[in-house]
Amino acid sequence: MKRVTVKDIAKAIGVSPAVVSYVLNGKEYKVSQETVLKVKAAIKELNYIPNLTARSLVKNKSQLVGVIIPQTEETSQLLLTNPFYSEIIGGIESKLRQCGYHLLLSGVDKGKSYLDTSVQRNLDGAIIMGIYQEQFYEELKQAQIPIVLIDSYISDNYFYRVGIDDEYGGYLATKYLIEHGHRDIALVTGSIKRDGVNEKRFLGYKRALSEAGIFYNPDYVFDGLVSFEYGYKAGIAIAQNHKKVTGVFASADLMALGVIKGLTESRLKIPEDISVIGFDNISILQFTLPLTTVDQNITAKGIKAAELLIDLIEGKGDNESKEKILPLRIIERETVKRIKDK
Amino acid sequence: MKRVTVKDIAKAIGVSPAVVSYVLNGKEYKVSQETVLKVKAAIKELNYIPNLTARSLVKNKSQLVGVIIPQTEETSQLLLTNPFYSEIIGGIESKLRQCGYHLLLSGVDKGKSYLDTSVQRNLDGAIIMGIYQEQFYEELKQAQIPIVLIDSYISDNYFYRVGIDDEYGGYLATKYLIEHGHRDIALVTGSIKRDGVNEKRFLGYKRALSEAGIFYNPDYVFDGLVSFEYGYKAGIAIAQNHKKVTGVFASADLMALGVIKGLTESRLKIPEDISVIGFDNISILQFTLPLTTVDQNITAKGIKAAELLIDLIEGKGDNESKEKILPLRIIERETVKRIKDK
DNA sequence: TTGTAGGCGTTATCAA
DNA sequence: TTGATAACGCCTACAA
Repeated sequence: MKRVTVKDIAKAIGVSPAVVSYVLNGKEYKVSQETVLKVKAAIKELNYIPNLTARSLVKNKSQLVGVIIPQTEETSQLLLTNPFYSEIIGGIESKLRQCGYHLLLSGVDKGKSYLDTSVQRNLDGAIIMGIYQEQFYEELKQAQIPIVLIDSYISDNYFYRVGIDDEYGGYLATKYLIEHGHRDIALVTGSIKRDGVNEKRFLGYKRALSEAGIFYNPDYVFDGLVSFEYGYKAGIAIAQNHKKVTGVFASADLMALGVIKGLTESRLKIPEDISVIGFDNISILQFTLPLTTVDQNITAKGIKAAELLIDLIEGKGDNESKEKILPLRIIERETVKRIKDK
Repeated sequence: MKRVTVKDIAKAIGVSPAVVSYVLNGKEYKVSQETVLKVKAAIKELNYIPNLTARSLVKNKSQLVGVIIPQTEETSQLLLTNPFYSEIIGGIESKLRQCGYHLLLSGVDKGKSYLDTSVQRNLDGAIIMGIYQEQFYEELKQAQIPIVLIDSYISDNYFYRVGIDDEYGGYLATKYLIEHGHRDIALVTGSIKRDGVNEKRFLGYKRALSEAGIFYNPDYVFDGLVSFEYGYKAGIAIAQNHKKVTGVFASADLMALGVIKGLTESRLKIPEDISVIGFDNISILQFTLPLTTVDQNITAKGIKAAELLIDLIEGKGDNESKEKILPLRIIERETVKRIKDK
């Protein structure tokens, strides 16, 4: 079955391709009422489907948005098994589709550029998650398309950002523990240097401590990979070497789950013996245990990022601020216990 | 910064665009060694990036593969929160990228067609997950591109399929319980009518029972949504109304986790009081509890589907069978207990 | 070995 | 109100 083109439908009703194009592009005021109807009928009749590839070529607009998420270093597989990313993609995709854009999903190999993909495909914009080397961002700017960074502290003014106030989040979680009577509070977090997000949460942790007049103890800080496994190790270490700790702030739910496993295996009960608060409120918590955590509405974040990007693409983004900060709140569940304030 | 085109680089070294195109497309035998070098140098120098949109138009090949996953009916969000889908996408994407294809991810609204997207974007092929109405498949065939269905029992010979032997999987899980001394075995499953996969697993369940001379009791079958919540309800129902049941086969890990929660809340201990086996071996099990389950290597499934599709696209798929069945095996963990065989 | 020219499907410009 | 025609960037006969 051969493809039906503008020419075909023009020929079918004896007009020029231009006329067809007019009604296709909502410039019906240029065409007589009568022919508009004829064209529309023919489009239906012949089952015409526009070729976006050709359109993209001439309009220099692809209706295509690139979305990047981090991947494992070994197998180059997307980190979709991290529920945070799969959830946020869901938000992004729904918004994009609703607005007539398609989503090109990919990871990017270490040291590789995304400029190629961006230019090859004539992307209208991109949404980027994860942390990359500075050069990555520099190159990307050459693509000359609007770009939204999620959870990034890249300060370059070229990029738009969607995120949360991580410092405040760290503060909130720690303060919550303090308000429940805890004073020896461990922090389990992703690597503090590598990643702005973790550093901010760490700073929030320290601020809450100092505000309450609690001495900051570096021994209580465990930083490593943002993973269940590292949380698990930290949990065991806390149970073994830091018996005074009564509360743990894990800066990602995934880590919190690991911490709890480590603690539980060390015969500590949650929250009777030790309290744990997480961060993110990932959706799989409903399948696991009632973790008290700092909620960031992940899906909403994806939607917001997509909205912002579309506004920028369509030129409605002039009055947009470069940065969108989404709200946070504590979700009280069952892993934090109020203890006697000595 | 204006786009660098073939013309630009041709002009730069004083040759015709055709020559540049030759070396770009690996037809260097048509060009003198000397000019090949010059062209390549200029490509580097000017930082030329080919426009796949234009190439797609003339070659009628987009290097683009569509991937569809199911979505929630209410919010039209992708079911990526179901870890099964996010995991399989990871496998698909890594293979596609490695082979020079890009991945267009989307859901498809109820009653809508995917033919449009397919034709609009000139997709080279598609991978489809989920169950749709018959008309959906009929329309899709018109796209005239190779299509791989994952976990589908659509019998139409047009489509290629990647899946597992679900009947055997159901048999395997049930037999495992029987071998551990269980005779009153409940089945918690997705709706049996709607979805071929669940029906097959159900048939396997029945076969294992009958093979062991156990009477099939319809009261022991709970079918509903493939979700944590439904599993939870089923777990509670089993604890309350079916005290004789000693083993539960849940035909998805997500449901198994729900079942376990329902059971546990009803003061039953797993596996001391009642055993549970799941299906899928989703990766988040590492974050939850040591569920005994039927493993299907989900990532491998994604990779396999992508491989098959690429072979078909590139014409190497002539000797491919229409159907690829991947292996299954039991993963023994800690939710099934051997009980006295009466 | 290289260059010319036509065409992929669409939109946009300019005449008619 | 409509119709030729050029252009988007690329590839590929075919001719030179």
